[in-house]
Amino acid sequence: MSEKYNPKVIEKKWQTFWDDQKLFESKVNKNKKKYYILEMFPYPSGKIHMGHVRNYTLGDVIARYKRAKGFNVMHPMGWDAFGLPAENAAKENNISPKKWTYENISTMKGQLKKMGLSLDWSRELATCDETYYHQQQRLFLNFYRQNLIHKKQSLVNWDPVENTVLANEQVIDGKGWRSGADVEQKNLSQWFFKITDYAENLLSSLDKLDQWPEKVKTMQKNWIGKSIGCEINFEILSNNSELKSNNLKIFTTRPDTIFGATFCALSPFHPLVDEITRTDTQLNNQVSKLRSQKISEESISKNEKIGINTGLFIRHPFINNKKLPVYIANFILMDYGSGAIYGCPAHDQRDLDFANKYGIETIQVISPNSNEKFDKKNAITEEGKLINSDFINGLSVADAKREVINRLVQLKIGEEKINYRLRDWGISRQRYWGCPIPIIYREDGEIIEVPEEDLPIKLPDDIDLSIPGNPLDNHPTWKFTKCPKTGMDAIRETDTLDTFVDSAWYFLRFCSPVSNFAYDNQESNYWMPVDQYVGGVEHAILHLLYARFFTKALGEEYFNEPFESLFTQGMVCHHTYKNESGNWVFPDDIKKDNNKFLQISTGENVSEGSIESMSKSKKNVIDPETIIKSYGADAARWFMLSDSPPEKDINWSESGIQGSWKICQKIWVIINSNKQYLSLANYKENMKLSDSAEELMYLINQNLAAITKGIERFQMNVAIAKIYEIVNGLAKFQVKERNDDIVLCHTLKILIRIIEPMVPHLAEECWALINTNQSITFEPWPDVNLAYIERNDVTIVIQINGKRRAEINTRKNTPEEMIMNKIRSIKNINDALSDKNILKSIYVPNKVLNIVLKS
RNA sequence: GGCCUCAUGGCGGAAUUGGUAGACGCAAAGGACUUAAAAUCCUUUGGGAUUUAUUCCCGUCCCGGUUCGAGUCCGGGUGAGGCCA
Repeated sequence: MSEKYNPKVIEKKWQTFWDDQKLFESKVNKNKKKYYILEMFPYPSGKIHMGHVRNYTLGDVIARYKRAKGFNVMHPMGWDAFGLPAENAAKENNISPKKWTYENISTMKGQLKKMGLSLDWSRELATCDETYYHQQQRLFLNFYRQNLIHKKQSLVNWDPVENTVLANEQVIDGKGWRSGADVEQKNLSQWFFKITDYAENLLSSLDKLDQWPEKVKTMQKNWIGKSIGCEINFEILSNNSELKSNNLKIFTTRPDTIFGATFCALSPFHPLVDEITRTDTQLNNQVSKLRSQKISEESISKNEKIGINTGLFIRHPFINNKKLPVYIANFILMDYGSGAIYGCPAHDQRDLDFANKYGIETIQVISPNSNEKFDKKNAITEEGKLINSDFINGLSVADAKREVINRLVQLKIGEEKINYRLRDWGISRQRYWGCPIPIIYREDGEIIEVPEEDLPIKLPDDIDLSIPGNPLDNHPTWKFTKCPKTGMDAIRETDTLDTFVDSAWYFLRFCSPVSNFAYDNQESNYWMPVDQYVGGVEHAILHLLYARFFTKALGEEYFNEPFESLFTQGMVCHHTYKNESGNWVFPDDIKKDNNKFLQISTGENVSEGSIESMSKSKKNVIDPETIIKSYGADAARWFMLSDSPPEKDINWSESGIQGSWKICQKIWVIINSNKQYLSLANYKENMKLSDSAEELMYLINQNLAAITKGIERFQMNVAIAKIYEIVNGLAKFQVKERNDDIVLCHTLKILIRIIEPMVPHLAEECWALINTNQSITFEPWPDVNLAYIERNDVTIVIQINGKRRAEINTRKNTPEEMIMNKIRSIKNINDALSDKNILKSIYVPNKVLNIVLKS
């Protein structure tokens, strides 16, 4: 009947056509509404994986849909190209990181092109391009001059596998986010972005991001961790002559519990501890032990709580002659608050455990609303009224907080204080393959900016990766230079920037990728902010927080948030398989034999494991290139969009991709076998239609509305389901009566138009059957013809006592009384109504009639 | 431990935001075409009962509530996941 659709040939044809026509290149056009759609750019690891396919397909659907809706769409792509894997690959394969990276970029670019993504490649950038990191160095100096960057000695997270420092955000469960190695503490001099200067701004403007997932906003909120409390200055009681301090500052978020305070605890790293232990060797030894323990927040909560009694006391500010013992405790963090707390055991479980362990008294100061009794084993943490608390007795917790702070201020021994959990962003990395920091250290100790005209500081190509440590530091000549002002000897900063700096502004660079400035306001004021950003939820804190910080720090008038709307897609998952030897097995290497799995390469039995997100280490991966080769890009794209909602994880299945292939074929057959109708005259209002044509008009308009809404709301799976309904309806439709052919033509054209965002090659090929020489890309999205959705006949459900008992077809807007009369003729309704009193009836026009009977 | 999400057939998931629960797809079974297979097409498919009907009962994790009406709202519980610990 008609030839098969051959994606291999046809997809290549249209990809070449799009490239030749430069169809997706975008330019500022102030007469058109802009739409900036961006997906998180990939790390050029070698090959694209299914996660990329899903991410970029989702973005591409939006890009293509918005073009059809008349927007001036920018849809760029680039490469997050600096990073450690390039150095590792370089060591293993004896290839330069630069060469390795650019070769990967070239491969992956080819793969992305095969997916048929409507990307503007004229804006392509890689963060390892000299032109890119040149501008990044200028931004660095710009921030440096604004006092947004400083260098400080600090305890840092050291990843012993990557031999580099990690930011707090890059430590997951006490392990390096990439290497998975246990992170150690090291004291190093490091560069920091003062992201904490923007803590309040980053927090409060989250409220304005109403098109961000709540989940991501909550995560950022928690990460920033604002707590409102107060700082109290306690007097230290001691006759130790070594002690120079006579005050101890304590931060608390619970000033209301001050009358329940029975002890005080210091971080082992608190400066006061140094003073106390100076002459006390025994104490000093104990403290050293505590200091050697891991001090991440996580380990602190898991470790046994240990305290050392210092013998010191502090004076209670409100109770005469009351003294609180001072402990050194391993669960107090030095860099949170003031590194010292007071404990109120009755109302904090950790304090209570500590007090019970060391025989410290407990005083209940809050009487809980539930009247629960305090049993000295479980702390009472719920809301209630203050008791045993002098001037705040009877107050609520919130009122008591306020009252205590007032009193502290009056006495000049305390003040309200806001604390953030967010720490400054450490950006120094002891690595080669990153952006060099444009700073030099003069022999007299001065720190000097590299002058504008000497930028960029380029990475040397001749490095020796066989020596352990930082190749820039080991390079024979690179780091030696002269001070540009004085001519004095100087050495360069050999640390490079965290790669999260690269991705903190790339979306801005896309607006003007060849500008001699980081970005050109003429362009960025038009394109920014990004209207829709699509990426993995794993970047909810790191990348998204940094990008927001950068955007705010740049202080632009037209945009102070980078991403207007954010969508986080789910992962692509697959079964895992293990053979008898206990090794992971690739799904490609398995054949199914009578419900048993066999490994093809070894013949071993294979057992099927749980479904997990695709990862190289577990080998549960499907190579997108193989899929595209055998089924085509359109089928792969269709699979990514169908079935599961985009925000949820999707399970890869062979039958799923086969189903996608089938529907592509089916659509082609339907359109191609009806091609003689495609060039008919346009459908006109008020044409007389047959019943089946009327039905088809209803189907297409009803589903067009649903598809449009589905795409707008990112419910691609629903949009796909509605396309199936159209296709199923069309497959049954036959041209018999007058105007049937015109309605068929009309419907087919709409179908071609609305599948284009999902399966663009197929859509182009179908569109070409209409004898146009135009790409379908800029064909406008069809409008819904409401006349065909609002039908004259409606189905009304008849309920009795809320249970569905029957349904009737009737004219639209039939009055309730007429429906009541009608349903008397329905046997089971009439039976149900006979000899019963109708209490009342509820009529939802054109939908439901519910009759309530007296029971 | 805290905060936040979620829970619907054999499976992935729909449900106009309080109005016909199970759209659409997958899987399965039966049938048509075929020498046969593949492909394609048609039919059935939440559970149960019977008088097989415009039939009845049960059914969206469990218990309770609000409502004429609850998958949807409220309270409590169980379970799973995420983030922070």
